[in-house]
Amino acid sequence: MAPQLLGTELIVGERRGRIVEVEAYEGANDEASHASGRVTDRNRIMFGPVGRLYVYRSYGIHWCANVVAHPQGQPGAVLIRAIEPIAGIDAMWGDRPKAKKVTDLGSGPGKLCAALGITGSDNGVDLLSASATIRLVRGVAPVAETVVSGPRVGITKAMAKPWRFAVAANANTSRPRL
DNA sequence: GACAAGATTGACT
DNA sequence: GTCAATCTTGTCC
Repeated sequence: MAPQLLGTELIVGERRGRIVEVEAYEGANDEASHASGRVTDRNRIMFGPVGRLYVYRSYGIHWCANVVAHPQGQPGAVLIRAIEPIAGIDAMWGDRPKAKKVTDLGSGPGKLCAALGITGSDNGVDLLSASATIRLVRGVAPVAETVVSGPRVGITKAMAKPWRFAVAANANTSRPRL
């Protein structure tokens, strides 16, 4: 499901971005996942229905967004690591004045949340509902582009799983490049 | 109730 | 390349 998410678009009000990099996180057999243990206050969204937004605070500073990918009761989510800005770019600059280039606006999990205006208060939103403030819609699938996979970033457990997927040669992906 | 660690980023050398 | 900022969560006493 993670690689299939590449190319889909995330829409928040006027802002729109194309997902170009993701990472998959599973449940009990994935030590690096927030849902590797039992249900807690934080990870309960990961155990819920597919298509919900799971937002968590990273390093006490940033927000990171995930899309729940497994049926209710089976934890699993896909972390959105990078987006390619498509619309509402002026608004994104407003929330990320430090970005030097357009490709810096969403080239990282914490960055894209800031650029799109996603915060902890959006945790649990149904991304597939037409009336939701944050939506996920079908976009341009990376057919002609190469999808590459590799080890996930920033984790200290389960390093062997090559569950990071990105659109190769896309300038908006995060570092280190695959 | 206390404490260690973290799915990161940006500034500085 | 190195390093600090910053605070929530989960685990242990």
